[in-house]
Amino acid sequence: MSAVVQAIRGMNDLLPDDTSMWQQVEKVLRETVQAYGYQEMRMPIVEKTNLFSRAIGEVTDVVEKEMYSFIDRSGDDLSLRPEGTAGCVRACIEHNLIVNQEQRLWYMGPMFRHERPQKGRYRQFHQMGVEVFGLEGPDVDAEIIAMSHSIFKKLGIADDLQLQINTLGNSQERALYREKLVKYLEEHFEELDEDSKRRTHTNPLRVLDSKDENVQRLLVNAPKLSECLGAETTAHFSRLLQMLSALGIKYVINEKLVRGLDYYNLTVFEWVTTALGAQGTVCGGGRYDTLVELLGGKPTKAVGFGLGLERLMLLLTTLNKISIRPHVDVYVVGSGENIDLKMLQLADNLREQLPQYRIMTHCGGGNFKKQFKKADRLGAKVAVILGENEIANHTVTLKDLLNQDAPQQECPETQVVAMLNMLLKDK
RNA sequence: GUGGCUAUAGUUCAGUUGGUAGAGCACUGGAUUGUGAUUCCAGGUGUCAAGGGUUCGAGCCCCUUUAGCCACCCCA
Repeated sequence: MSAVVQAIRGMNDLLPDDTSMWQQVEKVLRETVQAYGYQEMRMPIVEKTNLFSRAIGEVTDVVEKEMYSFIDRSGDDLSLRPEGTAGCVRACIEHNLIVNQEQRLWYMGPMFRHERPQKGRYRQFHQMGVEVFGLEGPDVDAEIIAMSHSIFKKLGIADDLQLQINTLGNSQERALYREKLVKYLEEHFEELDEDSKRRTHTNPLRVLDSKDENVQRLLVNAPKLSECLGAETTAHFSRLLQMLSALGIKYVINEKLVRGLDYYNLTVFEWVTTALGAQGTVCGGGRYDTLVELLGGKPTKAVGFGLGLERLMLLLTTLNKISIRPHVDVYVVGSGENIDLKMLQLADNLREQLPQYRIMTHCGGGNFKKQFKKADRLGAKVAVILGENEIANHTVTLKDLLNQDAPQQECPETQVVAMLNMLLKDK
């Protein structure tokens, strides 16, 4: 309660109950990306500031006012990464991973944005990201969307998320549309709200997803991006939609989905939920075919997505799809003279021979009632009992804690491992 | 960054025009010195977010700060 030392605003501690659930989710994420043959990348958390301003776009909010930037001791302008794609692309260029070859990569870790914190939006948050380089077809777009879908299926929330999808066309098509849209917006400039007025000249496509009702009414008659798209773009998009249907993935085309980072082109998508208020986007991504070249690499097609782990966790807990798991399988209890030493020895021996189980020794003494209560609270499945009788008989008693009626078994020391293994096998 | 709401025990929350804190759950010990549930008994574990002000007296009123939440903004 003392306010002397507090965590930084918007940066959270994950406590044991939290990490219990995070680890379950991280396991699903790792298993899924590995099932698709993707390889892990680990990039630094700090990069040169200009990497992000070049990659994400000078006039985006992320770069303009949300980065944790500082000058380090040697005078370099550095920033905590606000997202993962820029650093991943930089690393791939720097180590020649994408010259004449394709890469399918993933990463996971903390990102930093100085925004006003809210539920589902934090200053240090975590993303799992996927990036594919050197493949230009809609097949790989479909693959990563299917991968995200697979994650949600495994976590039991696929029905609670809606896939919204759109195509932004290539840069010529977008430039043409931008011109038309700006012209239209300027004709109705006085009807726009303040934010939309500002964006008309900085980032006009963002006016499309404005929440202002008047603006949305006005947009009904505005030029449509789809009217500016050429045959190639249309073919890419319709083929992608076909593939999604074939994979049994439902989608909603959202022509106003534009996304805030400048590097996207062609395919863009978001997985959104209504269960998290204003922070409903759990996963978002798309194609960024020009970014590698923009950052000094050989022109390389690319597509990827970012998945917000806090939002994912929030959704899972809100929908009761995840719970805290016990962190102990076996609890060693004991009573008698010098029993503490024997308990430690026994537990060590068991851990060596049964490394797959989590074995905890009761410390701090107390009567059996107290010790069993503790075992129960911890969710242990089996109690290993060492008492005076057992010491005298060179035995150990095993008790099945999940089945109250099961008789406990006293077995010779030499058979403990085998018996324990049998008891735990099906639990 | 803008506007608004909130902050009392581990937790969810009461707390009367201002009279120095209380309930449920949880937790600890005991009834039961070789055994988990239930029951019963006992225990309040608190700098009332922090700092300042008004007052004889502040959890309550005023100011500042901090943090959380809601919407905007933005995005994961």
